[in-house]
Amino acid sequence: MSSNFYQTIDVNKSSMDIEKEIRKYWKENKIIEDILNKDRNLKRYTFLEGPPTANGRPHVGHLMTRTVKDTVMRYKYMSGYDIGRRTGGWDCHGLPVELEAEKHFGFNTKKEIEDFGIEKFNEYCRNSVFTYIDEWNEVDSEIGYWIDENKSYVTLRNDYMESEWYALKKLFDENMLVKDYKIVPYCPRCGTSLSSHEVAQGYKNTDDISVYVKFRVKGSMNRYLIAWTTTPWTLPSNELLVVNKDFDYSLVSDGNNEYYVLSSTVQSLFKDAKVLKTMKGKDLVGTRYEQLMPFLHVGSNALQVVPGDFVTAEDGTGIVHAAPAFGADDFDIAKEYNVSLINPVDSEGKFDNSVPWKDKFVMDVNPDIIGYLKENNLLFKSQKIKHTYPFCYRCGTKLLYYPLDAWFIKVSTIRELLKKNNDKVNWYPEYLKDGRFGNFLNDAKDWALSRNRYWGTPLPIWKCSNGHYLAVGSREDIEKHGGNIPDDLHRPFIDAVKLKCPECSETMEREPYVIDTWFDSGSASYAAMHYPFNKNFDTEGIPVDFITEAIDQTRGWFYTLHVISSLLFGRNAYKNVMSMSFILDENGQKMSKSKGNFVTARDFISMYGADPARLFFYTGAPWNSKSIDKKLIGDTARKVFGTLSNVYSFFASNANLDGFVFQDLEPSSNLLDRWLLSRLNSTIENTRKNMDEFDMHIALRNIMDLINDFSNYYLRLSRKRFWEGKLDDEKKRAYETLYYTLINILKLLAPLAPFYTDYMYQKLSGPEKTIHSEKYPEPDNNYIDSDLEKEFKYAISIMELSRRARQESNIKGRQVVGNIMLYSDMELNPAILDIISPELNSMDIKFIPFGERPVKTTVKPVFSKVAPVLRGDTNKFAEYLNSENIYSELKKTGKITYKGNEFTPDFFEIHEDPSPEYAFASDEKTGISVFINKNIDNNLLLAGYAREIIRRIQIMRKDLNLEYSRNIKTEINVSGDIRKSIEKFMDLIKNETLSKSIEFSSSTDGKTWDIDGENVQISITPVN
RNA sequence: GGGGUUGUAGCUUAGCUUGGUUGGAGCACCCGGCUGAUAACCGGGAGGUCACCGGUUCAAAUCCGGUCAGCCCCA
Repeated sequence: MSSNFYQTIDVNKSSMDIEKEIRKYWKENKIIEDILNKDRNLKRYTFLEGPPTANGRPHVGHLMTRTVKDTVMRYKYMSGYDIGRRTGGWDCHGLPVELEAEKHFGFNTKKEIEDFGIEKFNEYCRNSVFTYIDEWNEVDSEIGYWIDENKSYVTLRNDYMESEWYALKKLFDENMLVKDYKIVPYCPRCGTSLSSHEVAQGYKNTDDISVYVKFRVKGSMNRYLIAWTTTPWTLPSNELLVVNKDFDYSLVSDGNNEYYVLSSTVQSLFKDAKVLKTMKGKDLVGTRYEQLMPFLHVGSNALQVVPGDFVTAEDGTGIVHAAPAFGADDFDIAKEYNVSLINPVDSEGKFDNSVPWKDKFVMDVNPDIIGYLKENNLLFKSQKIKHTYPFCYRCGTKLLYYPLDAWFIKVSTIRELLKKNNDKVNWYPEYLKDGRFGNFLNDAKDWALSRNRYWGTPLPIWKCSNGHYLAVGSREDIEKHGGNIPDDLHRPFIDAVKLKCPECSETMEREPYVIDTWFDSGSASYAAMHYPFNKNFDTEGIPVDFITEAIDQTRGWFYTLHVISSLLFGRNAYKNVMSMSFILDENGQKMSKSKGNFVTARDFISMYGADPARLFFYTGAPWNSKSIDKKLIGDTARKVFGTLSNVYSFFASNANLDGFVFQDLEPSSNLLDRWLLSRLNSTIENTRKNMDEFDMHIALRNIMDLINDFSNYYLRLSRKRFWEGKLDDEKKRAYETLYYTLINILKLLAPLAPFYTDYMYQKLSGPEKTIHSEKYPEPDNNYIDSDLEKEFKYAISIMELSRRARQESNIKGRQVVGNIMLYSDMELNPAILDIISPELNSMDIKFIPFGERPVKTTVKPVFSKVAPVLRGDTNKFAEYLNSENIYSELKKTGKITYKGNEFTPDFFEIHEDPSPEYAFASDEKTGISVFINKNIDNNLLLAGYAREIIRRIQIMRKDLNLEYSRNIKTEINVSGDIRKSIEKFMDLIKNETLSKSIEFSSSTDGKTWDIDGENVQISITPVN
């Protein structure tokens, strides 16, 4: 009894159409809301979103990170966890926003901003932050990234900043947040210092000029110390020269002048120079020299040679020019020798009026400096160099190292704690833990936290005129100290708040800094929950279970999360962290707006569809670089979705014809069923392990292997079972196995490809329930039969070898052959051999012992050994060995006698070749050999034709959509061998096609087939 | 300069942790095909100095050392 229970589908329906339909289904049935909001009272698995800067557009790399986040959360949800903190997050502060505002207003300097007004400037910043928020939300919806966007944390909110203030006060009270005057990396355009991990993101290869400079020894007319530098502009500020006291130095003469240089550099610096004497660096210490440029007043301790271990032999002359205002090492050594800083450079990076280059940007003055040196006979030589140098990673300006007051978090004091906490984190891939990230922790530097800018979380430190400091840890603290709480904690409102000094009652003003925006995002674990002010949240949920972002966050967000959590709570911020590589363009190049190969997330989805995109991200390990590959995206999607749709279509059309509706999986004794269910459960076991270890790319591979076996072996070998007449138990088992496997494959795949799997799930189960509420499959070990899987692997190998042998001997697959002989090390279950026998298409199939293999064993001489014995008779001997029974004689007697000479087996090579009458293929790995008898006698030929006739009639039955038990009357118009074939195999053809009668006719009705060049006309008519 | 990582067929890759069998796969290329699911499919083939040089071992893609090249990080 037929039915229409299972809907027919269009197997070529595009992924994008399917996705559109499923988004509509999710929306109309409130699927996403239900899953996000339902508390199932299960164990929690917490996630933490890494906040993108909200004012940038989502690109394809974001698609990949969002896909992975979504996959992990779906998998954990289906595996029986409630997902905690399944929300978004937005990073709202910092230079990315300010630069956009500057561009909008046409500003280039801080002065322009301050003249314009910080309030108006920040108002624009606040309003522009969410320029692309709608695009982000649309992209999330399109890719199927399920997060509660209404609960997203936003770093510009007062609550978020208040939590940060709590943290900063705590650090201040613990003397971990301190003010210091140091040489810091500094951007003269942005007018602010940067932290070490910000500097790290801005290194570029660049060309520069370097100079070798002559410092005249005091009291001499022509004796010089030569120093090398890549920053000529710092020469006016020279105060010391530094040598390594353990190195060898030489005094050389070029005829006119004498020079001190590192001994190992003499030959490269001088062509013809006489070494006057050699000494250790320590012998140079104390030497005084004339000031290079007489513009700045220096102290009495300056202008001398001092020792320093940081001096190396690799570059320059072994004599280092020190300008303490512009280098950290220089700064330290100046302190050691009581040398005061002299700094002619203002905060915009321009010289002041103490040097001849007033108001000029220092980097632009290098040519003038070199000109001055030449004019004054102080330049030994100059040369261009290529080196890496730090640039502002936001605006692109070359950084200076510059003396500045700044607030620091003394991170260097907790390096051991950082490393100890890192030990508790699972890194994917693992080598990041002790490699890139571990090294970063080893060298952790004090965090230069404060920024001389406008749009950011204000540093909550107030100062009075007596130099007292107060850290404010909450809005309430402001009132407590005599201030009014502003509605908005940002500048300039917070700047207007005056407090009363608790120590001396003087008026206190806030220090004019905002903080590093990385502190914002690094505080997400607690500040997103308004801790400690939100009494509904405590820190038990820290560390969170899982975070992931791109590889650059190793020195960004992953680092700041780790540091802040260690500082505040003494422990790691996250348990599992996965780092993902970048998506490259089709040519393997990094993508950027400046290169013009930038691909937005929206464009990518429009081109390929969400599920194909998602699967593409799993075609390799997410932490390996991947190039966009249009072909691979399409192929992978078709392999998975096309094949599953086709299997479903087969199932649905047959089940409907039989009136089958799935109830439950009953135990099947059929070997094919048992094999498939074993494969399914093995795959479930492996896939769960893969997903637990964040190897979703390996999970996809395992699932794809199963789909292939399912379609090309199980279904192919099972088809006839679905065409048997009655829906008996045997047939039901087949339907049940097919259904059960299909629906479980969809569940395995659901976290990876959520749209397609929900679409197919509805076809199988109805629209009442989404697949994403289903449990992730668990393996049932009762179904796993490794021996049976191994046996089927052998059987598949036999099929493949049989095809290969036919292919090589030009025997078509449809041609029945007389016999096939198989040799194998392993015994194969005859029942399985019976299963695959239709594929082998042979009258007779049997296993044979080793000795019966139809191989011709021949004996050939080892010429290098035989020739010395037989000389001219060697070729005759080789012909003699072609005689029959030579191999038998050698085996029997252990020797061959020829012309009075006895030859033992070591004179021969034994060759085995298949007998010419057999097509042959073998696989050494499995030990299987297949021999196909090539002889096609007339009977086999006719049998082959009979199969062709049967096939044609079956196709015609299919076209008429006949039930499989329906009888027909068949009329055929044909002559010659094909007619003889029908006459000979009449009964077989009748039985196979349910033809009550087969008549030869001269009628022109029906369909004309071409069978081996012969026209065959067949007409079929249903009869009762 | 230091640290990490990568190098396998034309391209993309599995295998390396735990040494042992002809080194697997997809795509491209060549060849075949409607055997009553599937032709954007199915089937078969060819193609590999496992970057190079040494070492250890009965045996090395796999372990060790050096060199070369790419990428990332520190500076």
